[in-house]
Amino acid sequence: MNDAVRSDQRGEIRPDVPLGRRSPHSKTRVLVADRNVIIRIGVRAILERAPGVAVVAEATTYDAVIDAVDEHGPDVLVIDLDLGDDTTRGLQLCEEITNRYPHTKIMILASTLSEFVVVDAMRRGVTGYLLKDDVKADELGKAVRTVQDGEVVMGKGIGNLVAHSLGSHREMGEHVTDRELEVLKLVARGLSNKQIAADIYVTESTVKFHLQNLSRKLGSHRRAELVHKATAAGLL
Amino acid sequence: MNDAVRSDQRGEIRPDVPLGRRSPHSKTRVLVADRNVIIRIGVRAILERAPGVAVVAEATTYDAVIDAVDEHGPDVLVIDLDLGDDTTRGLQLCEEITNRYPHTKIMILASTLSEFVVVDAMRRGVTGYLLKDDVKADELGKAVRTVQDGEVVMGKGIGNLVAHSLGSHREMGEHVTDRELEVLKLVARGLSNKQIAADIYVTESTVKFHLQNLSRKLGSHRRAELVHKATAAGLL
DNA sequence: TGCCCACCTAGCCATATGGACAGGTAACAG
DNA sequence: CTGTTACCTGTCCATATGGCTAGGTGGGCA
Repeated sequence: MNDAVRSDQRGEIRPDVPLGRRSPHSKTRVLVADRNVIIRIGVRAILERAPGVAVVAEATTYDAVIDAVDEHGPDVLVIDLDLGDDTTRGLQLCEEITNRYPHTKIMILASTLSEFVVVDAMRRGVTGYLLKDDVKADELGKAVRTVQDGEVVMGKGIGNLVAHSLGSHREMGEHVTDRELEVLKLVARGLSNKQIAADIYVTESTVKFHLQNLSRKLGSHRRAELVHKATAAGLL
Repeated sequence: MNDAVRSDQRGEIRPDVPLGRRSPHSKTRVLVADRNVIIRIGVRAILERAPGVAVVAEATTYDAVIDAVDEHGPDVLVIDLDLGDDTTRGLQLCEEITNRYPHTKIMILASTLSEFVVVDAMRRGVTGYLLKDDVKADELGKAVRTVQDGEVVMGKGIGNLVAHSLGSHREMGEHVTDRELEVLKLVARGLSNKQIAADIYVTESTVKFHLQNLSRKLGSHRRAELVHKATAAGLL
């Protein structure tokens, strides 16, 4: 599927590329998106030290990312999925960008590791996934050039995680729905099923139904653990 | 790697300067401690841009911080409390440093905000507390010089939090004990009271007792919320 | 010595929760 | 039209949980 396009881009350079605007000798143009200044400056400093890479813009919100991609048409987008209070939004953003700008490769630079999010991201066209806490300084530049070449980059442990996820029991399609997430957030705030029911205008039965589904999807059977896993997964 | 060495050479090293002492015109010597490279490089880049500030060393573990303070005797330590898997350890470190090196001011650069941790840190001699996600680039340099002058620096919202904590119902001494933390972690893993009891060799009654105390101390009454708050407080 | 504190235990009771059953609806895609 | 998906509802039952009162222990400290 996409692989054709990717190797295509690397293989022969097309001088007439409409949005590409990059010659064989120009640098990899990077857009850095993170809500945290320190991270932005850090990533910028690291990448500017790497050969063949140039940071062309920064963004701090989902909308700003779209605008910046529109304006700069970067080769690689280095982004933290969590740019607002909603990781799901970040996933949607990735999908939108891979659809509208197939040339722009996306590399996630995440704070937390979650099987759930990683697999979802991959399905939406993300080609790199690194953990802020794990990356070494020199890895980052290399990783950016690698994803630009259309190859997939995974931080240590992440690859195994995905493989495990794909090959294991849950056939991985277990998407947490909006409603379930809504319930989950209320659970984390300590509301009882009855209170949650009143809060979202459904019966207690329905709340329990959603919780059962969440239990299955997140592999838990206790709401305390549910909150813990969901937090680790960046859902809360 | 090379980065540290290089800027050590570039930043003026003066072995002749006695620990913690400095002439009126020399720069504020800073030690940056964070497990994350990106953060370290980012903070370094920001601080080196600020006038009158020089980063003299970096550290990534609790032990390395001690060593680096021993060796460099920095004026200010910019540190994330969470350098291992245990925030408590970071708090102890702060106390140790304020005792052994009273000249060295400590500024926390935290990932998460927790009334609990902030107040504890203050009691252990920390004079600054900023949130990574909140700081603006220019604030950081200013903050470092401010704490060096012995003034207290609090990120927006943190000051209010402390004031609220001190002036409110709980007369602030509500320390979470080791045993309680132990129980809390098991709760987060989804164990029932009975299982926890078996796990730590006490009766179910005792587990419930600890949970009641946790409920009071963290201001919660549902274990799901307990896990949520504890996570936000960096206890898990 | 007496006090405080972390820790441990017991019993009681109302309510919450988890798990299983067995359904119904609307929206949407092939 | 048919299948799928998210969503919703109900009933039943065993067990877990939260909240309370009322104790006992050992160690550290004034």
